[in-house]
Amino acid sequence: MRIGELAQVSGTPIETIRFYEREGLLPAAARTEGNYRIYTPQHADRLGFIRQCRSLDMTLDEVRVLLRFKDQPLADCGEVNSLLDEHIGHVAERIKALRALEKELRALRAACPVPHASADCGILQGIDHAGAKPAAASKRHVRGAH
Amino acid sequence: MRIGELAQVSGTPIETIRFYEREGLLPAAARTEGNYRIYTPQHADRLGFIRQCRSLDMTLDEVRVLLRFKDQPLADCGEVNSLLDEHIGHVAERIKALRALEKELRALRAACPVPHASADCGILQGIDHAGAKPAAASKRHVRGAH
DNA sequence: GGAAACCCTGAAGTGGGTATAGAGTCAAGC
DNA sequence: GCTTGACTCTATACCCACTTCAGGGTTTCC
Repeated sequence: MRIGELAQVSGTPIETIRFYEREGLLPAAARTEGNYRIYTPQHADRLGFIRQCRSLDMTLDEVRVLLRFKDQPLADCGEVNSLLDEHIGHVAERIKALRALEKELRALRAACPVPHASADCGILQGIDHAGAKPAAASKRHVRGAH
Repeated sequence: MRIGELAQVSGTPIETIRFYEREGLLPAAARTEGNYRIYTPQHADRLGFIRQCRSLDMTLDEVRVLLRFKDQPLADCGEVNSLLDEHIGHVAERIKALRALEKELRALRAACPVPHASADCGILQGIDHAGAKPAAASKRHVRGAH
């Protein structure tokens, strides 16, 4: 199948498919005489795997690791397990940080129940006088969990 | 004060301060004969406000809006309130999405309690056969909440 | 045979910085 | 006066995972 069809069946933008090829996540497809890429069902499977990983918010580097294990069926999958454990840890951490953030934001919001002149706005004043700087939530992994 | 001192008192990297100036968040500082930036306490206040907003995971565009209100003390702050409400909404949404993700990841992890050969790894198989594509959690605002 | 739909490459842009290279400035010590 | 080192300057490239764009070529349908 050509790239447009693969894009449709996989729900992936065409540019993203080409991007994955450039990044070495998808093997280069064969070409027609007119230089169009031709994909096999194996390509579709692999793309599905990649997209599933991305929907689980893994980085492309993590996906690369998982693909390596899929390509070596005899290797021990212990590293897969620990990769997932770490990933879960990142997500859990991010949830915790965001919950703290939400609490802080709600407290700030409560400082200005009804609109005033900006000069008297409890929110603007609250931001000004919050001396504490826990420094923006640590961003590691999972765009937002990362 | 010079940029190094401002960096220290504000806990902001020097490059970030220059970046904020380029982005128009901080007004350009006066210069010495040797072309060094000289900052006033007003600059420090404004930088503190910006950093506080960033620690609340607001985008620079949101910070720009808030600064505009700080600069117009007579304007009605209703827009500030709704900006914050929206931001809280984004954060809450992202928390929800991450919780669902965590659940999914933990279920996947449970599929491979002890290491096997990759070919039999319940995790790799689980990713393969998960047909559902809810499409990566919607990313809007709050690098991860956004 | 001509228009529309599809496909190609390569480069640049996104956000919010961070990191580098290569140069200039300034105060203190000898 | 001269060197050392700390500080600062500009300009540019890099990070991630794409997305968008410019400027073409190919295929298909009527």
